[in-house]
Amino acid sequence: MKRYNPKEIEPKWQKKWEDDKTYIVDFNSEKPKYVAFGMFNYPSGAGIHVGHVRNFTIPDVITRVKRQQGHESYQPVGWDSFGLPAENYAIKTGVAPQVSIKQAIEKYHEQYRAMGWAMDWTKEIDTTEPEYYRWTQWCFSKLFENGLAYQQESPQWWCDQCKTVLADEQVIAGKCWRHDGADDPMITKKNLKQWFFKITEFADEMLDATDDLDWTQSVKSSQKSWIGRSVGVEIEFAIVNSSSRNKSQEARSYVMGQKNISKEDIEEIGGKVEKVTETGHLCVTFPQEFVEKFEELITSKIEPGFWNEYIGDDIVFIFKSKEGEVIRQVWDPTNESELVALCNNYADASFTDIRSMLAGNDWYKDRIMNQDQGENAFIKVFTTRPDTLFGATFMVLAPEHPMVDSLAIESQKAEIKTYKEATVRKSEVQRQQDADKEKTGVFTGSYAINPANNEQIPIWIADYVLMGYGTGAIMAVPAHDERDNDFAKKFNLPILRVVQNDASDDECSHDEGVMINSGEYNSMNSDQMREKIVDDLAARGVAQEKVNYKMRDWLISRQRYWGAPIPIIHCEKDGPVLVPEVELPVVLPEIEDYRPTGGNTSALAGVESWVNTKCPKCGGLGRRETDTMDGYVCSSWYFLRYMDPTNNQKAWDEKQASKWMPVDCYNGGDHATAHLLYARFFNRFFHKLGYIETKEPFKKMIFHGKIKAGDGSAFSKSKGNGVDPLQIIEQGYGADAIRLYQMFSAPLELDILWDEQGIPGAFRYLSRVWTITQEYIEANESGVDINNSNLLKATHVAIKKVSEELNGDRFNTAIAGLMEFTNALYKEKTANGIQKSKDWQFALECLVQLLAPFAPHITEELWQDLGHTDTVHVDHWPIHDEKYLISETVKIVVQVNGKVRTAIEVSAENNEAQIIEQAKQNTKVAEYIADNQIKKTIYVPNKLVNLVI
RNA sequence: GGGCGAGUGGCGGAAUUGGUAUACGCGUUGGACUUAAAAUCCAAUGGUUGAAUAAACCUUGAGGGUUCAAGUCCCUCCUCGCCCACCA
Repeated sequence: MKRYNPKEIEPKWQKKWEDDKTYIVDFNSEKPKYVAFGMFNYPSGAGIHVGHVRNFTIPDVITRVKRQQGHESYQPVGWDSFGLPAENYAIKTGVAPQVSIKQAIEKYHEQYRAMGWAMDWTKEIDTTEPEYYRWTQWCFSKLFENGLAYQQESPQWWCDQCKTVLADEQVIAGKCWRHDGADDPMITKKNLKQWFFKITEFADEMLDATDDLDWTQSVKSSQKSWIGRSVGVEIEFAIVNSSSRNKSQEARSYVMGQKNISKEDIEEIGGKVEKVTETGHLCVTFPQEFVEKFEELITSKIEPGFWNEYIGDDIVFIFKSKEGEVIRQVWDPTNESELVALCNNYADASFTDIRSMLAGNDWYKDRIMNQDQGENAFIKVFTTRPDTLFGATFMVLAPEHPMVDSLAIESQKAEIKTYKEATVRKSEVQRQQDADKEKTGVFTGSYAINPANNEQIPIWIADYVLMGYGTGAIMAVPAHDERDNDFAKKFNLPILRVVQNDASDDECSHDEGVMINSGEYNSMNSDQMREKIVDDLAARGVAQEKVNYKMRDWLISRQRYWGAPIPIIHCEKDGPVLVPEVELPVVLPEIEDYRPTGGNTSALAGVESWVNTKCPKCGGLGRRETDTMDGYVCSSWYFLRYMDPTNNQKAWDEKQASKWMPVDCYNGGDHATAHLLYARFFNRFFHKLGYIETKEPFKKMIFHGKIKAGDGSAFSKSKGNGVDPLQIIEQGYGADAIRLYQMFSAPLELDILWDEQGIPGAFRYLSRVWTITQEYIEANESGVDINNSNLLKATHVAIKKVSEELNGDRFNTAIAGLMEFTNALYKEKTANGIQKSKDWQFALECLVQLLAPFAPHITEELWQDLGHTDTVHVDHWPIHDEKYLISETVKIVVQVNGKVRTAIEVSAENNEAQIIEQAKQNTKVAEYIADNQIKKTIYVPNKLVNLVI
């Protein structure tokens, strides 16, 4: 008999499939499409270990089932190959990442093929190929053109080991995502000008859409908590006793963004130049009556550029388009995107440049930014609990809050200054880790008025209030918020209870209840009051509903060489200018020394010949942006490229991609927040622009558990404890056994602890399938071909069971069903022997077809042995027939008083009364009933009878 | 601290959503085959009492409840995992 030898048959079939193009997808196929794949890999020098195998076997099984069921199944493959390991390797050895990555990919090719994964290798992509990152740069351009890519100087997370900044999503418990071990240091903050993508623009719609996704629940809740929406109110608290400043309502103040208006021009029409800034901009005031003249002057002299002017509470920017149209735009600090887009199109500097220039201008700050310091000065707070407003007995501002200095009265100034400095020195991470420590803070000396009861309440500063969330100021309700409670106790501030509930009087409780100490609102329920008081405050103009998000914009610039260059040229005159699409890609220059330049820039900054170029707008001197893009940018759209991977005219064709999107099933075991949020953001952005029909990229998402070493520790490249699948194949167990073991040992979402016995166990099962099939092939003709009802029933039960379990992605129970089926075949063999017959042939063919997605090689061999010349992997899936599942008898469990006493075999034709009668007649049951009266009888059809005595 | 999820044999894990708890596999034990071993095949395998393939009782983290009937539903508590975390 032919022996089962995976070492022989696996390479044979891999070659055959490749020659026959079995898994090559026809994008124009008439068949229904099905796309599934696991998150693509970073190709490191170490290759994959068994932990990675699960990630690609899952979609392999899913696409194989669909292919067998008549779909055009597509399992694409690619490489996420930008990133630090290749660059660090280059720094160490001098080998260019362009070269080392290609070498690493070679090894991966060998491993992937050996696993029998049905990937379409003709559509392979690599994010570091200029033909790929050309389109990554195009994505950047689209975001930039739409005001969703912008530069801003602000304190950013900085990893000293990576020598680059990090996005919020890449910070894990205060450490870098690549360096989060116990020995690794905490990351710090550096003040840098960086590129951001405005992902917050999509926060709301992504959050709303999350619930409807067919994704692993834990990932959905991670996404939701990361976006972190809280719906609340902004309330204004008036400041008492603040020195009122001279804010001339009659005059207007301007900062001139344009330099072609002279001092004389201004004075001629009655204005006064108050100051010339360091950057050469004029600061001007005008009496109200000359404003019209001034506007005329602006309109006549304006070139593409900008002004800003101050009128009442608004700051208005004025632009002129190339066509000569004058555009006025009021600055709304909560929605800057329109202004950003206008700046990008018309202004001689980006919006962030303008903002930072203005922020550094004392005259402007005094006139405009501190406008709130007048008689009507107020502090805005954000709260989700306006119902507790009467209990707000003090206010707390973040130490960085812009109003702190002006609120500090003379006697408190020194202490405030010391505290502010101490806060700055502490990184935000430290501040968060101090959470359980004692609260600290300083009184400003000023008071605000609680708009609910007109009480004067003290204004403090404390580092437990964060400038980055809400308004950077809170109303403190010590009776109902634990943090405020701690603070009040520490500094002896009053605690006023306003919600009565089960909590005791000195307890801090945030539960709902009945209002007390709340004036006209007393005896209302807190949730009722919440709505009422917001309406009342809004009517007085001191409150407005507001939604806040924890998620911040995505910081994408990296000070490293090995990434996609940001397609921007900085020009002194035109500011940051996009590299025109026809000039993409901006190719990474080949260099000798990969070390970051030591400042806050990448090695690219040292390549003068590359950096110095022409400004695409004015033709003058320009310098290329030397930051590269976060690797996550490349992976935010690769699924779209998969749908049209060889297009050299576009990133993807809208029609073709829309036909193949969304990804029917995506899976991975990592990146539950960052990558998936970014990918959703990109997809939604391109949907909005009309480049893709679907809003969401991934219809279904399976977040599978990890495969860990037997002691529960993680397999890792650095520890070198991961087993190379090639090694197991070399031992003779074969890829099929590895695949089967991993799919069988636990449900997909659960972690698997690597069990040495698992592979031999799976191999044993495959051998059983092999053996019984070979025995059948060598069996004698029976001569008679009568129906074997045992075989037929077992076969149809198996088809039904395995199909159902696969449909629900319950691979472990699907395989259990296959094993039961196989055991039934052995039982039949032991009982009646094995002969050539159509029922045996059918049973074995079904077994092979149902097992094929898990073990593609052995099944292909057996399929051939059973007499077929085509492949089992395309269009071969059995369908069960209910008529074979019907039994003549039914097993009924008989309970007495709810306890199982026996089971009886009854005819399926019997009705309820007959079955109950048979149950009572049963000798064993009769013994239990004895002389007792039966009080109640429960009958569950086809299942059980329960006699209650 | 908050949110979500989970606790079932020696182990990984099943259980049609309230109806025979422990499917399937690993491990272990016995038998067949073999000079012997491996491999393979057959069988047994939750616990306690018991000579027993008799019988009974107990058993799904702990305790209580609903129900004819609870691993499954409700309440209280314990433990573990993941995510978020001074986010107002």
